[in-house]
Amino acid sequence: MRIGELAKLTGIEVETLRYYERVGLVQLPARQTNGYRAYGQDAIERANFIRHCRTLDMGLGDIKRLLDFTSKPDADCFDVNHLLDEHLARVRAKLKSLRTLEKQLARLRTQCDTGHRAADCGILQDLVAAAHGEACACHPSDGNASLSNRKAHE
Amino acid sequence: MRIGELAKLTGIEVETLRYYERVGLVQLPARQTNGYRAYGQDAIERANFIRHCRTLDMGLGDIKRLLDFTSKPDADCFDVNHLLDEHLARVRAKLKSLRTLEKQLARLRTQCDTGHRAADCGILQDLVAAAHGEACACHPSDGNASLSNRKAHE
DNA sequence: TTTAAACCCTATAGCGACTTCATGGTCAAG
DNA sequence: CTTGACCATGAAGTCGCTATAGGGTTTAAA
Repeated sequence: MRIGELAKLTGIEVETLRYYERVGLVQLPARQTNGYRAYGQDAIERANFIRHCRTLDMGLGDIKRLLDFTSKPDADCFDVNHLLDEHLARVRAKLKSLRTLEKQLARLRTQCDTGHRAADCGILQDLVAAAHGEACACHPSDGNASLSNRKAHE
Repeated sequence: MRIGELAKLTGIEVETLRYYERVGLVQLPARQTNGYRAYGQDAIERANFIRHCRTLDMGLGDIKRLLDFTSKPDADCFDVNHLLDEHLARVRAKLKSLRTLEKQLARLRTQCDTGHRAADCGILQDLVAAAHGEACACHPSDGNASLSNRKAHE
């Protein structure tokens, strides 16, 4: 099987498959005489495993660790639980901050329904007011809120 | 005012301010004879505007567009609404997929409570089963679900 | 007065997970 | 025999920073 077919079967793009190979997620496949990559059936399974974990938004490092586990049946799977717990915690934190954000944006959005000139735009006024430290529709009383949840994986 | 003071006043790190300058979000400040950046009061306001928009998770491109609006009082602010609507839509889409994800992960997490050997780990079994296309705890009946909500600005 | 800490500068590389680009080789159909 | 689909490599671009290297300047204490 060549790389295009594997891509079609798994829904992972060709360039992404090559990228996964480069970073060591996918083992080096055999090569045909012309240099084309030649995959076996096992590559489909491994690629699907990766894809499924990616739909669960796991990082490539985590996926690599899980793949290692699948080939070591006698290892202690405590780390699998732990990895999943951490991931779940990250997802929940992100979810929380996103819910707050949604409320803020929705409230901000209600500020401009009348004027059409930028000078009269309630949204812009609100954002400028925020720059002055005044209360605004999106951060009413406030103090702080989120920010800083940017580097947390993703 | 030097860059360090501006950083302290706005809560934006020095390196980040220089980065904003490099990408054109902050205008080039005057320079002292020793080459140090010299900011005026207006820089504080502009920087706070940026910071506030960033807490709302807006992209730098969007913020740039908003900043342009604040200096063009006669422009039609339709685009401001539009920009905010799009951003809100992105946030809501992300929120939706994250909620689904949370459920999937939580369910998956229940799969491993008994065994300690990787070979017996319900989580790994589940993930491998998914690679085979079978139903799994995280994607019960399935068909597909999300994926592809990765590039949407964040 | 010396010296050390704290500040400032530029340029460059790194992160994660890709995507895109440039450039060229291989192969099957018409 | 050429067109177009496929394959290859390597390098650069994306986003929003963050960090590092390797310097110069200012300030305050010893």
